[in-house]
Amino acid sequence: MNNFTDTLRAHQLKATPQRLTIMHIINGYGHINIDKLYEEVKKKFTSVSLATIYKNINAMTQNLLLSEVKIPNGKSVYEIVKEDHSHMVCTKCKNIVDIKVDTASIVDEVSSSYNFQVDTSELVLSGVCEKCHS
Amino acid sequence: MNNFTDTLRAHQLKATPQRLTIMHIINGYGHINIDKLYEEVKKKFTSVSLATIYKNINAMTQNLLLSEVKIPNGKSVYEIVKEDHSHMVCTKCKNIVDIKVDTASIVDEVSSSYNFQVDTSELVLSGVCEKCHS
DNA sequence: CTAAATGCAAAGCATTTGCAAATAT
DNA sequence: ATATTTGCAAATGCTTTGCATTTAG
Repeated sequence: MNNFTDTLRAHQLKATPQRLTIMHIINGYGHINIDKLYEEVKKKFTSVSLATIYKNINAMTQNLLLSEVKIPNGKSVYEIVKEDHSHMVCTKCKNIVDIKVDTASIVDEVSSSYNFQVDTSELVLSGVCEKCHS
Repeated sequence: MNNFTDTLRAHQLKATPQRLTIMHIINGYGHINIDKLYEEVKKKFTSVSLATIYKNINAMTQNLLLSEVKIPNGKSVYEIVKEDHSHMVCTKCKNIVDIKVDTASIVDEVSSSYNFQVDTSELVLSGVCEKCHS
């Protein structure tokens, strides 16, 4: 499954070369911010406009193909929507890693204790990754 | 303990009337975004500048008196630094509530499974609060 | 063929900066 | 008395918009 053309169409978006490139880049990086994405897309489409990047990121996010992750003390990054997961940010190398955490128990606990119907949960851990650990 | 003058000084910040007002307002709201804060401070200091709000929020955040909470699909809010806690955002009334959640177990789990030294964790739950639940 | 997407330039917000005057300590 | 803070205006930066042209389906 690496057919971004179909993925885009399944989300009511035309599969333009710019969009396919965006998908390919995000898929490769896992997570990427707007500036870096623009820089990378330009390598392939010298004349791509930053406005096109924004328009596409917005359209793809609204159509639930991408999701935004807000990073503490950092710029937002975008990723391809996939099964629920959390994030870990290394404060030294700034790398972001997906992690699988059981948030279900927490969500249950909160739902009952606070009488709050939880729909989504965002968990971001910050610290130092193995590589950067001195 | 509601002596904001001392609190400010303890954080190497002069206790100006504008800052005392900011502290008072944030303390009252619990969480507030820049625009709303500006609006509220203006009620007391008609001529306060938005630049002053930004400068102070930045200084107070850097000096660990305030902390920023990034809200999914919303503007950042600021709160007075206190013991570790998480947040719950109602997608209907946009209200934000502090919640006490045991994230320690999760942090431990992740620290060992991923060999990652976790320093801080940010958890934001979104859903519908009791009042807004139809 | 038609609706949607692109690229450009301009517009619109958000945030920061520089500086003279005012203020906290 | 001095270093910091304030308020203003200008500058910078980020994101969106309008529109003519191009392109996907």
